[in-house]
Amino acid sequence: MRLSSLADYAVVMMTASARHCGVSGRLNATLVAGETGIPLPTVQKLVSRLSAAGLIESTRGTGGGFRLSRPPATITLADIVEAIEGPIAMTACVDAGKHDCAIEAECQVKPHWNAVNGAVRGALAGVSLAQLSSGATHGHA
Amino acid sequence: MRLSSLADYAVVMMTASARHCGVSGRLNATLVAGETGIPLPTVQKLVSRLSAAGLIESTRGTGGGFRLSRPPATITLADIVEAIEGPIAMTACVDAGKHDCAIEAECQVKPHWNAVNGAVRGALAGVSLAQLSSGATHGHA
DNA sequence: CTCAAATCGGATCGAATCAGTCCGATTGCC
DNA sequence: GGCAATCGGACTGATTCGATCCGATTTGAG
Repeated sequence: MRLSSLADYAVVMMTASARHCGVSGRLNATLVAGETGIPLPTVQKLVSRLSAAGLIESTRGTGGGFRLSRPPATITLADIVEAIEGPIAMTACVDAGKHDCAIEAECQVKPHWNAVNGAVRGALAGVSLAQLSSGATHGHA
Repeated sequence: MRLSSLADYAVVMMTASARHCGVSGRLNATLVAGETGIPLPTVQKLVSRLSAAGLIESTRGTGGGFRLSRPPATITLADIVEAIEGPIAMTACVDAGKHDCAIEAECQVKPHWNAVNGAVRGALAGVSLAQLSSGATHGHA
């Protein structure tokens, strides 16, 4: 019931990127590492995944870097978490193709997990990067 | 962003216990293991933790076993998950006494995580064992 | 056009956590 | 009083995750 450190780092990194979005159109991994305290190689790994997910656009070569591919208001915690950790699923039994549970046919727990998963995803989708940058909490609890 | 297998097992086990609650006042780990397909040693470990958390009351010796210490309607997924995995916290930085983050003072992300944690816990607390036993889904998503 | 510097991308290694198994302590029945 | 059955805690093995290192690619300068 705890997301991975990488996902946590990714949120911090994306928030920092959102802050620099308007200032300098492009920023690099070294700058973010120095600013957030996240190890440089870890930032590079995050850039790879976030770029693959389409949340950021990276440019290589001298003077390269990356930038957000969408406005901060349209990027939510759910997008970042799913980009790093994959689909939001509390249990393994709700994944398609998994049939390890012996009582799957009579399992009454499964539909409830789907409801919980939806609620969790909704909570994450309700927080955007713009809100994270401004620091204003909205009443989602 | 996925709870441990033990927590998942614990939910299944507690649901099975709730079903047998009125039938035979007491049931043992071996019975539950055979019914749910969970390995017997794993069930024993779950019994230990759930008993320590006060969700079930176990009796040792011949003819021993365990039973729910409270009515199924008053036990929620949040109780079970917290008993197995500890406090519900999405990130490590919200734990008390942890100050590994270099930008903790200016971190605007932290209060949002608290809101998300509250939302997740609310989603889990909204599902009781009684609902799990009956199999009726309520509109929580 | 060639060289050099800086960046992203993938692959490898080590560590921490977690699930599973085994043995001991305790209790009730015979 | 002895025996059997059950919970409780401790150890071992495996899997996953995080961090580091090296190579491929691209741009800018000379």
